[in-house]
Amino acid sequence: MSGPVKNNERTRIYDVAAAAGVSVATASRALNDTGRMTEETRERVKQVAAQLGFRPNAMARGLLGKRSFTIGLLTNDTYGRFTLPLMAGISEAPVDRGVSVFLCTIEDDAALAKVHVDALLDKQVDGIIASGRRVDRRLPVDLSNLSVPVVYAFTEGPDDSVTFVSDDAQGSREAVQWLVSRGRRRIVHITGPESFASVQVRARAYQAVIGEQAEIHHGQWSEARGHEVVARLWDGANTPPDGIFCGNDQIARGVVDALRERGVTVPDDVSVVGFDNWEIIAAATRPPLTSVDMNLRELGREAGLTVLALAEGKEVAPGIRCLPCQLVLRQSC
Amino acid sequence: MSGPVKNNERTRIYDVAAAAGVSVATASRALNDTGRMTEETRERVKQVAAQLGFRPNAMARGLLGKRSFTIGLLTNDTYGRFTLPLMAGISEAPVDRGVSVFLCTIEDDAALAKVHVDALLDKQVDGIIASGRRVDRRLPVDLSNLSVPVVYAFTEGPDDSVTFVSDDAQGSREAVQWLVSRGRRRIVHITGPESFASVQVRARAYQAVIGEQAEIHHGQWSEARGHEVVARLWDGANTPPDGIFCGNDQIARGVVDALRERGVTVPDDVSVVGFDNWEIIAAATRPPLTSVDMNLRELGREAGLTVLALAEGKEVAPGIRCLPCQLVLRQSC
DNA sequence: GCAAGATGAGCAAACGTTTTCTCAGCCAAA
DNA sequence: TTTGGCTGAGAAAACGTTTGCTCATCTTGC
Repeated sequence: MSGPVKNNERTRIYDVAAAAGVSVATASRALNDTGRMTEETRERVKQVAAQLGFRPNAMARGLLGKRSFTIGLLTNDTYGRFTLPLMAGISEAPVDRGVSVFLCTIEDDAALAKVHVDALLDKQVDGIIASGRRVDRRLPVDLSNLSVPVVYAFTEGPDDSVTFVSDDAQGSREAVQWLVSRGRRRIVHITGPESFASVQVRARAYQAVIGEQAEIHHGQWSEARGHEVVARLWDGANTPPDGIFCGNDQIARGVVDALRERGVTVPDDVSVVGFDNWEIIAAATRPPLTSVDMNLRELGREAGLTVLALAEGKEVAPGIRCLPCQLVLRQSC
Repeated sequence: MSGPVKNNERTRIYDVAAAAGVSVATASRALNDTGRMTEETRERVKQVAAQLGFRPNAMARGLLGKRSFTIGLLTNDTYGRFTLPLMAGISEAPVDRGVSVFLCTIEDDAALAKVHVDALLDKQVDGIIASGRRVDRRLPVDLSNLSVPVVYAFTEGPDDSVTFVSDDAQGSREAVQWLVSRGRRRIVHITGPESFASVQVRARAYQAVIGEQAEIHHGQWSEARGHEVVARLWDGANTPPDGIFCGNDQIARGVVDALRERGVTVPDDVSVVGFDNWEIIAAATRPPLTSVDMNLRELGREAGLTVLALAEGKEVAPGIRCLPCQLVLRQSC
C-alpha cells in the first residue's frame, strides 16, 4: 500500500527504477549516462528500460528548464517552393537527437506571425529558424530580443545575426563560365526585377565574367517574360545571342519555348541556363534545362545544426554564411 | 526572506498572483475562466497578467496530463506539392487556440517514420495527422494503436479511421460536364497509370458522363505523355477530339503545347481541362489551363479541426469524408 | 438568533523528470 | 586504529501549472 501504484498507459521512469531495483535518481542517471555507478547497474537499468519500452516524457524534461528538444521554423513561403527542401534539411540532423520541428507559415501577416512566435515561446522551443521566400526581405516580426537563439535562412536578418544564404554569385559565375567554356561568345542575361537583391548579385556575377559586352534584361519572373525578350532579341537589328543565362527557371523555360517556336535549336544554336533547378519546370522543358541548384536542403541542414549548437550554449560567430550552389547539367547547353 | 523571489526571465503565474494579491490557485482559475470568484477579482487578475505579459508555460501545463496544444503532421511528400497547402489549412484553426504543428517529412522510410512518431509521442502531441502524396498508399508506419487520435488526410488509413480526401469523382464530373456544356462532343481522357486509385475514380466519373463513347489513355503523369497522346490522336485515322480532360496539369500542359505546335487552337478548336490546379503550371500554360482544384487547404482545415475535436474527447464517426473540388476557370476552354 | 447552503479564495498535492545534497561503506595512508 | 578521500546510490527539492479539498464568510429562511 505504499508508493505510487498507478497503472497508467505509459511506463514512467518510476516503473523502470522499481523493476531494476534502484531509485528513480539512479535510473535517471543510468539512462542519461551521467553520475557514478557500477557499469553493471547502468547496464541493468538500460536493459530494463528497453524491455519496458520506456520513453521519457518530454514535457517533464522540458519543465526542468533545460532543453525542450523542439525548434520552430518560421516562413512566409506558403507555396513551399523553398520551404520544403529547407525543412527536409533542417530536420535531418535534429531528428536523430530527438528534436522535432514546428512549422509555422505566416503569410506576410504581422499579427499571425506574432501569434505563432508567442506560441513557440510558450512551448519553450530551443531555437527558431526564420526563413522566407525572398532573401532580401525580412519577416514581418521582430525576433531580435527573444530568449532563444534565432538563425536566419534564406531571408534577411539583423546585422549581428547568423544568416545562411546560397552563394548566388558563385552559382551565377559557374553558369556563365560554363556557357563560355562551351564556346558561347555573345551571352545575355534575362532576369527578374532589379529590386531583388538576388537579381543584383546574379547580374553582377554575370557582368564580372562577361565584361563590357554584358547585356541585362530585367522584368517579370515569368515564362511570358522569356518569350517577350526572345522576341525582342531575335526581331531586333542586332545579332541574336548564342548563350542565355536566365535569372530563374520560369524565364528560362519561356526562353527555350520561344526559341523552339522560332526554329532556333537549343542547345545547338543557343545554350540556355536557368536558376533554381525547380525540377517540375527544368525537367519538363524541351530540352531539359541546365540550371543552378541552390542546395536548399544543405542550407537547411546547416541552419538546423547551427540553431541546435546555439541552443546548447555553444558560441557561433554572427555573420552571413554563403553555401555553394551547384550547376545541374541537362540538355539545354 | 520568504517565498520564491526568483527574478527569472519569464513571469510565472506566481508573479501574477503576487502582483494581484491573490493565491496562485485563484490566479490560475481567474485566467482559465474556471472556478468561482468575484467578477472583480477575475478581472483584476487578468489585467495584471496582461500588464506583466504573462504567458503560461506550455510544458508545465502539458505535464498535468491534459492537452499539450500540439499536433503532428506526418507526410511522405517531400516535394511539398500537397503538403504545404494542407499544412496551411491544418494550422489555420488550431493556431488561434495556441496549437502548433510539428511537421515530419518521412520519405517512405519506415525507420525514419518510427523515429518521428516516437519523438511526437514523447512530446505528448494531442493528435497526429497522416498525409501522403498519394491517396491510395499508406505511410510506412502503423498508427493504429497509438494513445493519441489519428486522422488521415489525402492518404489511405485503416478501415475504421477518419479519413479526408478530395471528391475526385465530383471534380471530374464537373470538369467533363463543363466541356459538354461548351458544346464539346468528342471528349477523351488522358491520365496517369491505371494503378492509381485517383486515376480510376476520375476515369469512372468521366465515363459516367460520357457513356460508351468514352476513350481513356493511361500513361505517365508527364508533359511528354501529353505530347505523345496528342500525336497519336491527331495522326490517327479517327476524327480527333474537340475536348480533352486530363488527369493532371502536367499532362494537360503537354497537351496544350502539342496542340499549339500543330496549329490546333485552344480553346477554339479543342477545349482542355487539367486536374490539380497547380498554379505554376496551370497559369503559365498558353492559354492558361482550366483545372480542377482539390481544395487542399480546406481539406487541411477540416483535418485539423477534427483531430482537435478528437483530442478534446469528442466523438467523431469513422469513415471517409469527401470534400468537394472546384473547377477553376481559365482560358483553355 | 441560528442552522444550512452558497460563495469566494487558499493550501497542498500532483504531473514525470533531473539534479543537488547527503550518506553509508570501503580502502589506503598515517 | 583513526582519518580522510573516494565510490555508489538514495531522499528530496525543483520546474510551473492545475485542481481537489478545505475553510471562512456571507446570505437566507425559519
